Amino acid sequence: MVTEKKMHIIEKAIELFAEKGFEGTSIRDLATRAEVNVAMVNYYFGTKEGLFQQIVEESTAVTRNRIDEITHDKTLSEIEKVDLIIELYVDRFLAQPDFHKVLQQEMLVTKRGFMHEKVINTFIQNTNNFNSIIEKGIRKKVFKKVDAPLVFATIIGTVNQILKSKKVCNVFTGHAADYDAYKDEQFKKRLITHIKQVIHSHLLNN
Amino acid sequence: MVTEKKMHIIEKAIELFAEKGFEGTSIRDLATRAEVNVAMVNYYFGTKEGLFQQIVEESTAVTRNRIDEITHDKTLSEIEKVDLIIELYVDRFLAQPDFHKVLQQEMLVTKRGFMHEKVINTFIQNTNNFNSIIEKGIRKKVFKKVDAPLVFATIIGTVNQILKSKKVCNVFTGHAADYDAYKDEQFKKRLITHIKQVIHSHLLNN
Amino acid sequence: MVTEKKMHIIEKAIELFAEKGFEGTSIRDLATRAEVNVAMVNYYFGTKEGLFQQIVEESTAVTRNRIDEITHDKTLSEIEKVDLIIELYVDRFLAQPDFHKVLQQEMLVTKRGFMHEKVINTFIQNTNNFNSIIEKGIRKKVFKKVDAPLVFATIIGTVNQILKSKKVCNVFTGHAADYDAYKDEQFKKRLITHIKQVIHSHLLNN
Amino acid sequence: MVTEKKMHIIEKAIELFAEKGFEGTSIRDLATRAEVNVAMVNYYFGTKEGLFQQIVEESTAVTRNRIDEITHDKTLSEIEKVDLIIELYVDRFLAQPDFHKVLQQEMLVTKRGFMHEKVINTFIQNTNNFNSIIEKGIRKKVFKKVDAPLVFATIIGTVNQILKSKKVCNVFTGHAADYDAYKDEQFKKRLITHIKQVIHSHLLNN
DNA sequence: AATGAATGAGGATTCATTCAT
DNA sequence: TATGAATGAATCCTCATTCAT
Repeated sequence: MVTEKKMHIIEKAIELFAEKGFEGTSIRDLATRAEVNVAMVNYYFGTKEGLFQQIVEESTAVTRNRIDEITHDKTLSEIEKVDLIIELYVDRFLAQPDFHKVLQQEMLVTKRGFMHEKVINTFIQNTNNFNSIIEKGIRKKVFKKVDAPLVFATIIGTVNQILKSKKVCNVFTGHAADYDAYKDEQFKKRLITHIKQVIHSHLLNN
Repeated sequence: MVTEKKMHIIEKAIELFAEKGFEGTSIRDLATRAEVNVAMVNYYFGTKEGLFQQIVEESTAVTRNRIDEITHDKTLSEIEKVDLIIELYVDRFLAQPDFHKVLQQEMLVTKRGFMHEKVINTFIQNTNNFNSIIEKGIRKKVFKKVDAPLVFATIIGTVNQILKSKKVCNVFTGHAADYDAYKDEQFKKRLITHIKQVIHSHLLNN
Repeated sequence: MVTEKKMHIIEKAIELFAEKGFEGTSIRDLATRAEVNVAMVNYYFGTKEGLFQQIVEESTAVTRNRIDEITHDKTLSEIEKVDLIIELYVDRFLAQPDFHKVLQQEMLVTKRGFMHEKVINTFIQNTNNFNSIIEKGIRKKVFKKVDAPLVFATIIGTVNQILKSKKVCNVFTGHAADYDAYKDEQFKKRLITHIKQVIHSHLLNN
Repeated sequence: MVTEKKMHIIEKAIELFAEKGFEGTSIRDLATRAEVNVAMVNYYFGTKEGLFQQIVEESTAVTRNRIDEITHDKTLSEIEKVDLIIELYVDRFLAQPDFHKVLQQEMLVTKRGFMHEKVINTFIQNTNNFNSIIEKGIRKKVFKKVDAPLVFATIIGTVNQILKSKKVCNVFTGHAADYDAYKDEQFKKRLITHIKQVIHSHLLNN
């Protein structure tokens, strides 16, 4: 099936972009790793940038939509929403660390204006959703008066920091340098617990 | 003077690397922006990578040494040390946002193995220093029993997240998209306050 | 057909290497002379050095194998073998003067260690084969007690000397400077006759 | 003293040109090996080619003049002249192998037209001188009717062949690969003896 | 007389892409 | 639909040379 080959290329591309960055990855590298013809990438995605866009666009959507959902869910309390969002981020980031590394690179590097804009806008949208939750909590007096957007930065920032390097994580956990902490369920729980504790004691009274 | 031209090139290089990444920056770009001959970069730094190394090596040293100093200062209490480190990071990152963007990229991208290793190792050293402070505080019962390395990740992660995009900061602050939030003393105070609050309520009892 | 273009490049490369040497020949030169794109050379041969290796490796094999054959042929007397080798060298060198100029350069210049080694080793192998013929002749008392390896040096040296410059040959033959003596069957016979006479009177009694 | 430094550069240049060829030797290489400033070479010799010319011109003169002398010496017989020329060549080539390697390269490579011409012309002049000796010998019936210019090619060719690679010589002599056969008086005698035997039995009756 | 700094031209190579099949 | 061959533009880097001092 066609789509399968396309997906295969996308997977390998995410790997490579995460390892080497967009500019650092050549189409030849990718063709080799994905075991396809050099011309395939252009054939399927038009441009190297086209491939990159497809990767970014497809995958930001899921998280964005889920956050939207959580934000507007009327059955959840504010703190429940915050907790869900924390779990969501840790979960998704650890499940697809390569992809989120690519996103982080894209936020840092402004060169590819269009892509950068897109990622930033998604981030702003997520921030706004999160802010609205916090502010509602503040109005309801269940949360302390905190700096809402910076709270979001703290959550995302912590996860991103963890994502930066497996090697650093292994220094924390005492594993060998090549151990894949991201796949360790124990480590995931530890990270969620930490962030929740930090955010709870920051948001909640007593 | 010799050093002046070299410094000028380094400055412009940091700008460009931050904007476009290492691979995304061509020596021609740099020569144009720095208004020097293309051959100058190789003349001064041998290689594009040589220039990159010089940038990274020179500048990681300062923060690393300062953290070392703070860690081993016997006149400071643990919470004072934590506060100083928070201030240090916010201060340095906002003062040299471009440079720290370059560092972040280098942590993400593993391609240039040697550099990656170097940056990671510096980070590990800083983490270890910070951990020792927290653990001493825990032993003294001035700090709650927290996950020390993740606390560090939260601090650095928050600052890095802020650093990712001026544009996002301006959404927080209500400024126009091109406003330079990093140079705004008000914003800096706000960021320090936020992080201190988060960390204090996480570390300290009541 | 694919091989045709590759062969065409190789031919023109031999010409240029013979004229200008390896380092003196630029890929641009070659691309121009062979009327192909600059990228073609790297496309086909990977490296300029790769092209060079292919040229050398392919072409040393033929002579080496033929000498091996002659050496171990049981139907030939020693003097017949010597004569065949003389004819072989003159024949091949005059037929492909450019290629053998390239080989000579490679023996002189030690810079490209790997290639130099290869050519030298082939030469040593040929020398050893030749020596074994001479020594057998000496044992059989059909040859005088001569310095076998130097006899080989005399044969090859004479041909190489001729190869060095068409212009010098034309001084001998009384032709105009641009006449191609190497293609002159008369000249070839003259050269073979000379070498055989020299070697015969050196090797044989009376 | 000035001339000393110049000579020093020339010596190192001969070494490098012999190792790497003209194009393969960079002025920076040379400046490093000779431990002088990069600008010195241009300062003293104008151009890289200027340096090369000076090397070639200075040193061809000596042999050329000596051959002229021998040729026109009325106290010597023809065979004595031939013997002296053989000794002269072996002597000079083994004494300055690097320099003669450079000359050989120059004969092979036609790129630097002017230099090539010069070396070839010197060679032709030497050939003509030698021819006149041989022809006189033939007229006097002390020599057989031989192909004079090819006799010269045999002499020079043999020495040049030896010069091509120390390594090959060591295979003859049974020394280790890095032994300097050219400085071995024994080897020199052996070479002279061989060439004289070859030429004598070719030229002389009985 | 001598040199460190600087440079334009050109070196080999790799790039993303296109095209004929 | 899929691909090997081919390419022009751009890559980093090195070159011989010059110039101000």
